[in-house]
Amino acid sequence: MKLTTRGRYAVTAMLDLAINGGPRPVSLADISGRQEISLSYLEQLFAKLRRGKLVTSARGPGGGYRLARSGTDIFVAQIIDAVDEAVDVTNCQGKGNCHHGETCLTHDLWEDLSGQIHDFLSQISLGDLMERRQRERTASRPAEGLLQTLSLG
Amino acid sequence: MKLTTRGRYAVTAMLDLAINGGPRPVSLADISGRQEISLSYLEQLFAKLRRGKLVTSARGPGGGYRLARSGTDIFVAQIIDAVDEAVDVTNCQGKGNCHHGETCLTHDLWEDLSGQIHDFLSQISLGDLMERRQRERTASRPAEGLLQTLSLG
DNA sequence: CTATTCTTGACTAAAATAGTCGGGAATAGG
DNA sequence: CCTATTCCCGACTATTTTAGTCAAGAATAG
Repeated sequence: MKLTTRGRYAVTAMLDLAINGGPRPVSLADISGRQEISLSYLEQLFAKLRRGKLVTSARGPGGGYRLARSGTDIFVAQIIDAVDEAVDVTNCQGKGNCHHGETCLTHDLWEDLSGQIHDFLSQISLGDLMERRQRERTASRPAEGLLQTLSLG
Repeated sequence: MKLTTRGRYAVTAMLDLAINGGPRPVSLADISGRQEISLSYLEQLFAKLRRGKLVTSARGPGGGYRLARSGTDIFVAQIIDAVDEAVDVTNCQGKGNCHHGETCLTHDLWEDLSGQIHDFLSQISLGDLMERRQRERTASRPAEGLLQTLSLG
């Protein structure tokens, strides 16, 4: 598990799709405009998201992308996995040919650690993110918006 | 919060220090040999770890680095923070000058998400990692090592 | 005094990331 | 059929980050 800006882009784009897309597909040009991500870069990301079966596509005018299933059934970890193809964290490829034994152990530990992060992100769905967004929106409506903004950075 | 190989190196090196260092300091040359990380690269990492007050140094023969405090009191998140200086995930720097409002919300969401990962890693100490390592070691001692290896990848 | 070790800064090489470009193929709507 | 829209794909480029190198210097144990 890696955590990079590419993953963030992908999650952002998918969330945009979840929010702005209903039955009708959303074009990448729209997402590009709203989220200020380069169109061509989005194309690359969505090619991977499609291969990962997270979205479906429709060509032609009025076409675009749709979530392949409900947002409550698409998890952050799946999105990141789709665009950030896995790296092998061990440099001995699990062959155990490390020189001193220690090496492999620490690698296992890291693998384990990133596994735990993966599990964690596997529990957060797009639906959860939308819900949270909704909560924050309504909460900040009664003019307490400034405080909210400050506390959120 | 970012999760890169640099952070892994740092955690590995710190764990090596926790395991192999008692009252006497451990030289970077030793860690370099055991963990197969370039010495000069370790120097860069430990400069940051020292600035982050996670290790103390001693020059001269027999010198090296020591944990600044007990391994049970040094957490993975601190190590990663020390070497992977924070990126600003918002591209509007919290000024709220995004074009459509949506943008800032998704950024907040991501910030929140990485905050949760940060919290998670703040709960795992070097002591925990050593303990786990110990468990795995003793468990694999009675010749079941092969199975262990297979299941761990 | 000397070998060891940290300390620092500048530099380089390699890899990953982000973005560009140009040409396609499918298709909705006229 | 024609055309604009949109996905699709591969190659290419630029930028940034990561990893590693090099060289000089300061502290210190013995």
